[in-house]
Amino acid sequence: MSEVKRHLVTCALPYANGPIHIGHLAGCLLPSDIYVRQLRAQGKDVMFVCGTDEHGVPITLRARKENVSPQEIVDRYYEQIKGSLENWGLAFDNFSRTSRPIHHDTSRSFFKVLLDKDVFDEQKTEQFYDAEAKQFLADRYIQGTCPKCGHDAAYGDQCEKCGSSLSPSELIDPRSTLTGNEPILKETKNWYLPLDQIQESFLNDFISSKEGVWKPHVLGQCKSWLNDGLKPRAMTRDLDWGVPVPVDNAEGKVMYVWFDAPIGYISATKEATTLWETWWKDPGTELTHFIGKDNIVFHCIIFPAMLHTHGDYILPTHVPANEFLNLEGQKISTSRDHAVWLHEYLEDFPGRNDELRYVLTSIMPENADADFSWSDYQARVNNELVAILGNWVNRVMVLTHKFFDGVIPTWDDSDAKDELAEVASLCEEVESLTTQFKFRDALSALMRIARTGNKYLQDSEPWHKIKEEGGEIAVANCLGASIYMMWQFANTAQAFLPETSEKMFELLDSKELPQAGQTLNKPALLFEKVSDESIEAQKEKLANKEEDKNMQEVTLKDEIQYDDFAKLDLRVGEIIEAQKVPKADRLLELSLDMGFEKRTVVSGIAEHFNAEDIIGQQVIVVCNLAPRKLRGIMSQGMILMAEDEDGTLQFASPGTKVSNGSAVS
RNA sequence: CGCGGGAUGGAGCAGUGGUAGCUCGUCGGGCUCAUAACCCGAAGGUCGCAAGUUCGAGUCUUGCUCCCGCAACCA
Repeated sequence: MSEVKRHLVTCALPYANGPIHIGHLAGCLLPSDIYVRQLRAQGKDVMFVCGTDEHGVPITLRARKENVSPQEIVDRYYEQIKGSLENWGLAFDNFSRTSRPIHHDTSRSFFKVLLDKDVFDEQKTEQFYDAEAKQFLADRYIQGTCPKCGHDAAYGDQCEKCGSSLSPSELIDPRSTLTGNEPILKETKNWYLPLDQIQESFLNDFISSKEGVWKPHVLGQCKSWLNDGLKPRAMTRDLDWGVPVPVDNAEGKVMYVWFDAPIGYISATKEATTLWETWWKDPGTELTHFIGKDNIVFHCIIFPAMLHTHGDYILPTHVPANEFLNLEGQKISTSRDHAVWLHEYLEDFPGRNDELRYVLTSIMPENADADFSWSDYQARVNNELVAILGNWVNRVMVLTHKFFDGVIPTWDDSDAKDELAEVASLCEEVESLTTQFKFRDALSALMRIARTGNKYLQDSEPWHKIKEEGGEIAVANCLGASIYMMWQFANTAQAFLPETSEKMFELLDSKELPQAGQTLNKPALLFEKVSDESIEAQKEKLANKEEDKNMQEVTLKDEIQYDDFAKLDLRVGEIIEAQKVPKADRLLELSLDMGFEKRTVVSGIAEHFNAEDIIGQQVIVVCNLAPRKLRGIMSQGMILMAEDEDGTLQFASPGTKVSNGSAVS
C-alpha cells in the first residue's frame, strides 16, 4: 500500500439523451460532489471529473426517430445537462463529453495498446442484420417467440415472462423491433475481451482484495458475476456512431459504448491537466468511482480488466455504488415522465439549491432503494432546515444584535464546556463518516450540531439572564459560545450545504475564527418555509405529466391492407371450463365451445380473473392462430382482451349473447 | 414457477447476537430571543407468521404468508 497523495474522483457519465433528474443526483452526482468538497476542505489534492456519455445505440435510435443527426442530439443534451449541473453548483474540475476528439484519440490509443498486446480475440460471428435499417441488431432489438415458454414478445437477450436468458438465434420467428422485418444473418468480425481468462489471471484476486472495503451489495453483485463465470465480451459493435475501431478495414465498426465510456474519465482528466498521467498512473493516486447500481459490473469488473490488461494504469480503490431512488413510491421513468427534472426544479425553486441537496442526502439510497416524495421534501425543509438550523442561526444573530449591537462579546467557555465538546466531536464525526461514504449518517450528525446549539440557547436563557443583576457576563458567554458553534457548523457544512455555509460566513462577516470585538452582519434568514401551494403544484405537475404522456404515447401500428385484416379468423366462443395452469402465475387453461368444435386455449389472464368466475363468458377468439405450446399445454388460438389504463383486463365480447362460433368481422 | 428487494410503534427509516432507536406526527408541559419557531416529558412496537440454533435473536437457520419491481429509456 503506497501512501495516498492525491484523490481522483469520477462520477458516472450521464447519458446524453435526456436531462438530469433527481435519480441521477442522488445516485452519484451528489455523493461524489459531497465527497470531493470534503476532501478539498481537508486540503487534499483532488481531481473531480465527469462528462456526458454520447455514444451507443439508443442515441442513434433517438436521432433516427427525430430525423436529426446523433450529433445534434448529444449537442443539445450536453449543453442542457452541463448547464443545469452548473446552476445547481456541482464542483467538477472538468465536465467533458465523449464525442470530443481528445476522447476519440484517448480511446483509440487505449484500444491499440490492447491490440498490440494481443489481448483481444478476433471472432467472426453471424449476427442478425436488418436489411431495411441497414444495421446489425443488438440483442434487445430483436423480438420473437420464447422457445421455452412460448411468450410471443421475448427479447433477444431474455424472456421477461419466464425469465430465461436467451440468445437471439434461439427465438422463434425473430423480428427486428426497428422495422418489424425478419432479420437476416450476416457475418461480422468483432474484437472480444477474454474476460474468462482475465478472471483467472486477475479479477478473482482483485475482487477478493476488496472484501470488507466495498459495500456488501457491490461485492455481492461482483461475486455473483464471478461465480457464474465471465465470458468473453465483444468490445466493438457494427454501428456508425461511436469511436471508430483503429484498425485497417474496420469501416462501420465502433467501440462498444461501455468500452469507451469509462475511458472518458481519462480523457476528461487529460483535458483538464497536462499532468494527467500522474493522476492515472502514479500509485500514489487513489481512484474512486461514484456510480449507480446498474453500473457495477462495468466499473468493478470490465473497466478494471481493461486497465489491468493495458498495464500502465492504476485501479479503482473505491466504488461506492448507490441503489435507486424512487419518486412518490414508483420507479423513476423517463419515458412516462415520472421524474423530477433538475432544470425544472431550478426554475420552480430558485435559490433553493441546498434544500434539494439536503433532502436528497438525507434519503440517499446508499444501501437500499429509497423514495423521494414532495411531502417529505416539504417536511424536511420546514421541520429541519427552517425550524432547527435556520431558526437557531437566526436566534443567535438576533440576540447578539439585541444585547451587544451585533458585536461579538468577550467570552469564555465556562458555561458551555459540555456543548462545545459535543459540537467538536460531532464535527469530527461528520468528516469521518463522509470519507467513509456514509453521507446520510454524516448529515444527521451535522444537524445534531444545530440541535445542540438550539438546546444550549434554550437551557441558557440569555433573554432572562440579561435582566438579572450582573447577568451580562453569562449572556456574553452564551452568545460567544453560540457564535463559535455557528462558525463550526458553517465550516463542517461546506461539503453538504455549500451555499448555506457561505451565507453563514457572510453573517459572521468572515470565514475566519470569530473574534471578540468583531461586528456581525445584520440577521438574515437562511431558509424559508416551503408552502403547501408549491408542493401541491409539484404533485399536480407529476399527475398531469402522466396524463399528457398517456395522450401522446398512443402511436398506431403500421397501416395494413384489407387483405391483412381478412387473414384473421375471429369467432365468438364460450368458456365452458377454466383452470389455473400449475406453476404459472398468469396462465389459465380454458376450454372453449366454438359451436363447431371444442378448443383449448391458454390465456395469460389468471391475475385478473378467477377460473370459476368466467365460466359461461363469451369471448372473441383468433381461431386461425398457429397452435403453440404454453407450459406444456397446446394452446389453439388467442382470446381478445381490452387492457385498461391501469393494466386491468376485460373480455372483448359481443354486447348480447350470440351463438357460439359466430364469425366476427 | 423464474430473478431481485422488502415486511421494525400512525408515517418514513436506522439497527447483522446482549436491556428496541431516530426523524416526523399525536398528547401534555415549559419558554417567548426566534420563520405559530425552540426546549422538556409522555403515550404508542409480542421487530410479518411458525419452528429451530443459542445462556441470550429484530439480528443466524429452515419453512410459510404477504407486498413491490422485473420491455425499452434510465443512476
